[in-house]
Amino acid sequence: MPTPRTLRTRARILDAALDLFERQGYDATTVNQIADAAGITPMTFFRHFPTKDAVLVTDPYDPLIAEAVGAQPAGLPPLERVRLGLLAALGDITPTEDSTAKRRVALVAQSPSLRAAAAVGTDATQQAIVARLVADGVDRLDAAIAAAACLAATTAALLAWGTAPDDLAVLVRRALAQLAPAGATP
Amino acid sequence: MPTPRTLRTRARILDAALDLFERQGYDATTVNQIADAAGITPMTFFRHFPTKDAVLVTDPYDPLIAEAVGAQPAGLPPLERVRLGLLAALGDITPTEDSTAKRRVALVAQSPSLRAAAAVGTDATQQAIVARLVADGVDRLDAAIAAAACLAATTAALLAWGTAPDDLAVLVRRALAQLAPAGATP
DNA sequence: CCCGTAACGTTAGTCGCTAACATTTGGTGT
DNA sequence: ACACCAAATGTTAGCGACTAACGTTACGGG
Repeated sequence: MPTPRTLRTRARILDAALDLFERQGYDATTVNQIADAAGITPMTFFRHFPTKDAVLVTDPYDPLIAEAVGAQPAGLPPLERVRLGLLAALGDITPTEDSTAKRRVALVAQSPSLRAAAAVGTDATQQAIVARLVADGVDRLDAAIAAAACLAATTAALLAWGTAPDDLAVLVRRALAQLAPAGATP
Repeated sequence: MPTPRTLRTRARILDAALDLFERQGYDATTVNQIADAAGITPMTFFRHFPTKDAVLVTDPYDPLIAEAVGAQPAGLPPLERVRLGLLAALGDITPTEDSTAKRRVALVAQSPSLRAAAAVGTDATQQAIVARLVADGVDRLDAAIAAAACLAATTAALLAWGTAPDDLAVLVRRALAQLAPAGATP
């Protein structure tokens, strides 16, 4: 239960940061500048976001995705289970996007250092999926390969979405379709 | 043409760093400690390695891989071209591994922050592949998806190799086989 | 309208990394 | 063997991300 005050400052930090990042670039913007623009102290910035890149990169979807993957038929090959699981989870995530999502993704798409930060989040998602599949008796390496490939394809679509007018769900479906077994409908 | 002295110090830094990383962990080791152990100044460390993680993460293979991908039949779907290209490049890379390769990979496999650093390198490789495919008329998003998926699968195999007794080439072939169209031999 | 508590500020410090300039070292050619 | 010049290293000073401990403000519920 975050107090109203917390939400206000958090929103001011996010606004200031997004504005500065878009105007002068992520790397050229310091936390001090963001804090000044938001009318706070650098210290306070770090109380709301653990790192500078956390303003742009957040993933609260790991459990949801892992569960969706686990819900797919256990008889399927790992790659298919992950692929179908991601497609299923897509429906739950897409409508939730807040209004800053696209701006954030566009910024991440531009800076390699930010993509690396985003990779840490993807990595966590991958571990969650692997853990779920291993619990079902899937070989650990096979699970890691399937999860890594599907998440990488999804990420590629996500980054393209940041700088394109298309619908996110369409791009992700197109990405995962490329990993489908030859001649499959979904 | 690196002077002999340069090679010596470089080797001493690498030895000291690997030793410290393995004994007390990557994050817990400072550049100062590495410099002391190597009998040099922190400044000199950065003259040989641009960043702390560069001791462990290096990729001089981008052009080689991009070329191998481009050499595959242009009629194939992008995913197949990248997949076969990586398999072809594998033969050229594997014999070149130096003796510290496995120790370095094992360390990278342990720390999420290091995996992120490695992701920057993978990202560059992906861009190289995409550029090559786009030059052949392939759609940019399709190319990015194919490259991202294949490289992610390969990376998963590489990280597994760090902590397993298996042969690297075997693991990579197994990884890429999962992305093959249903019922293909290679 | 008061009061407790959450939110914020202050200070001081570590670590990764960089720039500009001075200094040493080592291999080369005589 | 010796002197020389360039390459390699050291010195100092500094920035930016991030953390810890502790004191201070101000907001919102009663």
